[in-house]
Amino acid sequence: MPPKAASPRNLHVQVIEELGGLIVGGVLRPGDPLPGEARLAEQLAVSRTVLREALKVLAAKGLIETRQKTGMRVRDARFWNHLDANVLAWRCAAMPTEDFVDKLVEMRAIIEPAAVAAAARRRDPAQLAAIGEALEAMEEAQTLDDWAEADLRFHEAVLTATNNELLSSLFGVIETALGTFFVMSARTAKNFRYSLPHHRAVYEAIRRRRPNEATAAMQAMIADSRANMRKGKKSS
Amino acid sequence: MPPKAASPRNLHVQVIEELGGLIVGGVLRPGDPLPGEARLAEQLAVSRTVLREALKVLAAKGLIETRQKTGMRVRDARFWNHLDANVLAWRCAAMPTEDFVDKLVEMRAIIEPAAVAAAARRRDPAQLAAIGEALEAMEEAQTLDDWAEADLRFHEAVLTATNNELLSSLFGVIETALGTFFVMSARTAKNFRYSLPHHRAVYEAIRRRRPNEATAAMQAMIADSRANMRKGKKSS
DNA sequence: CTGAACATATTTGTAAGACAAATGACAAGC
DNA sequence: GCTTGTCATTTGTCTTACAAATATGTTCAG
Repeated sequence: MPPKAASPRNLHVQVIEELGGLIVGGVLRPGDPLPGEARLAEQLAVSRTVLREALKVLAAKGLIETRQKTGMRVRDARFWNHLDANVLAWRCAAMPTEDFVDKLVEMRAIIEPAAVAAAARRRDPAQLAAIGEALEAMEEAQTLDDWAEADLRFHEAVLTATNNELLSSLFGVIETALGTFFVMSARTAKNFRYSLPHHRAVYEAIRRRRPNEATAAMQAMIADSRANMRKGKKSS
Repeated sequence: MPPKAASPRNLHVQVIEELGGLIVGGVLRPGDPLPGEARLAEQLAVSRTVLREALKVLAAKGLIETRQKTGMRVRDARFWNHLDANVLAWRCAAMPTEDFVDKLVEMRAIIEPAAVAAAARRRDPAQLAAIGEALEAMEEAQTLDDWAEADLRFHEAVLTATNNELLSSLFGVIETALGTFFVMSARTAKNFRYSLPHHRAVYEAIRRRRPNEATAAMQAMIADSRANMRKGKKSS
């Protein structure tokens, strides 16, 4: 029987999503021995080749560990690459626990004020202009979608202006993860422009190259955001 | 001809190191088209199977992008997972530029003071004890190796005590990267205990649950470390 | 009965060959 | 010049085959 070949749909990515979700989601617990490659491949209806490509990626993310004869085992959570975008996304998908959101918010509260200070110090004219354009778009936004798009652009422009790709990378990951929780409650949606003054203040501070003022403005914005989140939670 | 099988040495990891190093090191520049899988496999003296396992991992790190017919291309640096431990290590290996070290130091200066504050707030008795033990080992250290080992343990204990795996993960990555630059110049080695008072101050603040004091102590420690680094550089 | 050396079976690591589908490039026709 | 269709190249997938490692069980000596 000649080997049949399936249509190329990047199957290994699907396998990564499937297994990664199960592991980070807690269905497959640390220490659990996974079935052998042969069985697992059959179970997932893919070839061993594809499965192994996925396993290597999961191993690179620190989720699994493999030895000959023993097979694969889920690694302890302290070995996971928690800052990996996928790992974070899987946690967001599976863990709406308040605890995890708190950790994300804590990270944001540490990073963002420092990031705007860095931007205020090192931004160049073009980067400032990009931030300004995003701010204008926010001011003119009528619909919620317009505003969300402009807000995202604002933050992206700011993090680019830090000229520190480590900082902006971290920032982006955290921001993306937090974004998945913005189900945008009806209450928040109603007065979605509440943070506009804060954004303006941040922009002004960056324009005038005042790191301390930028930090203060961002901290105020986070405090407000927290207050709003609390109100939203209480109302739900 | 029956297919021969080579000895299992996790070849794909070597391929990852090889190619990853070339890309992050700048030998293979963004936009460069890589040779096809067949040619590349031959070039590296591995099978296409192994090469593909490596390529999937590199793609997961954002270093390359592959499409049918076009082949693989090195992605622009802004898509890289800069916080990935390997990516960071490759950069450290290839880029002793002052610029990059500055970025790492900036990250550290942002994260560490915040981390010790979190530890002061949330550490439990066992975690405090772990920090204390590491501190004692530092005080009693006679050789440079002993001290380095205890110092590492101290920082690890502190980051564990934050009870925020995102924070500790980031902290660990940055710390590891910076560690590769500690060639430990003769000057630094001579009086390697200079930071002991700062460590003690951090420990005390965490013990007494004083976040602000912990932050201040850590900032002082970083300032001192910076001053020492500058002196070391000037002398070299 | 205990323990150590040995044999065996299972599992991952590697290689190689074949086919499917996508797609850039080129040629033909309008 | 522009569109359309063919073709060749490249990645995606599956299968088979073997090598090496190693957990497990077995056998034999004491």
